[in-house]
Amino acid sequence: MSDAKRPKDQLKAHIRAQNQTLILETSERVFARQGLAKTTTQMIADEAGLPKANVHYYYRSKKDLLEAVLERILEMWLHSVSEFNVEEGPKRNLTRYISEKIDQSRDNKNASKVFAMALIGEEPFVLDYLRRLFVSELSREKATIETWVNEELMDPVPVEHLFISIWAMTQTYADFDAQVRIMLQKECLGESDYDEAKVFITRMVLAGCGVKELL
Amino acid sequence: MSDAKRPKDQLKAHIRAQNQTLILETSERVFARQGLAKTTTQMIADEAGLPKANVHYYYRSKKDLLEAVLERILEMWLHSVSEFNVEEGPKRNLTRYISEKIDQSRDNKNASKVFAMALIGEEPFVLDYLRRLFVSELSREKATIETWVNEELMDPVPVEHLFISIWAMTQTYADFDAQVRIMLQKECLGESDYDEAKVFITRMVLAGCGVKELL
DNA sequence: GTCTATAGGGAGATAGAC
DNA sequence: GTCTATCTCCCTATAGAC
Repeated sequence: MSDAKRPKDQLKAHIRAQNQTLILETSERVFARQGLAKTTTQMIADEAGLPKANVHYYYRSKKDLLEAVLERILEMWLHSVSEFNVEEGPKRNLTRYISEKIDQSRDNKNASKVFAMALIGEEPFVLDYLRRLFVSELSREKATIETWVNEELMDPVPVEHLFISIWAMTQTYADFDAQVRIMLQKECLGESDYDEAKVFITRMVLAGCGVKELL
Repeated sequence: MSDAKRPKDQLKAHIRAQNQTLILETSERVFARQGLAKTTTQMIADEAGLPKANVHYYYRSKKDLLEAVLERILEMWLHSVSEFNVEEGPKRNLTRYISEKIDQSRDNKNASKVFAMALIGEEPFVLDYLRRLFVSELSREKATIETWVNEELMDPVPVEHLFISIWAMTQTYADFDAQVRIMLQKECLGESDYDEAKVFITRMVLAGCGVKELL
């Protein structure tokens, strides 16, 4: 085994990475549109412009493929939402958090739907992931909020329920967008709809938490 | 054709009604547990203690069966949540509405999950139903809220977004209960968890809507 | 790495005896 | 109305030539 890769190997690795990305991006779209169980590897192959056997070459089974898609989504999420910054206080942090979550609903609707489908179906892969990462994530945010409560910048709140509510309110614009479109009587949502959602959700959360700070 | 039914017909009608109810109740449970596409008519038949052919005798196709299940869920929902009563004012009405929605999440978890699965999968049957009934329902509630706003019992609110948020927050305890259980670190939710949810959601909604009234 | 052809396994649905 | 046996179709996954 030599440390320096030969050009041939580099080319192969490049092709591999390119095809895997193509397959994962296509899968996310098809899974979101068709549902996890209804999606066939043939549909994914067709939409990616590949023969079905190639999809199975890169991902041995449909289950492996779904898990790769979910892992990609969960990684992306962890890195796309800012963590709380205790010095900035609750108002700025909660406002930014809600805004970023709504942006996610708008910009990564397919990823959000696939995640929701996997969660509602209680896919073990997703539950394990949440158990490993979400709980520790939440305990950090809980500590930050308790600091703010002690500084009397906001009222005491049930932190778990607060996050459950924020996630529910923001994700619903992606996961159940069909229902949202019917209620707003629009063919598809515009920038102003997402802005109104941000403003109203922020208003409820800040008022409900009794955020005192003016700025 | 005689107007008076013969005993034989009554018996047949009774057997029919009984079997249909058994099949629908079983289906709701299995659909919720397995997902709509993964559920097989064989699973439903086994769990109902019937041969598969009997399921197909009462519901020609799996699609017909799912639609019958969904219709039953939607009918139940329409009759289980109180309408707004304008004289009672926003505080009592919103508090009761949220409480009833959380009770639904707790008591009809399977129904809620099946509905969520159908909605996220954009089943045409569900979308049509929502288009026909939800929009008119919402416009009545919108009028009531505008009355309260004019009487200065609460601040002006974007009514559509308010209902989207309330539904999202309350339904999430049924639809994504796996996530909720992980966050609360409990094997299953107890009465106190649902009560805390009710109190906190109500607090956010009343504060966010600037409900003035004290009682 | 790519692709055709096919094995192997179920699922939905129904025929037809009881 | 009930139930067994079966038809038909299509999906996942792989073998094997290129």
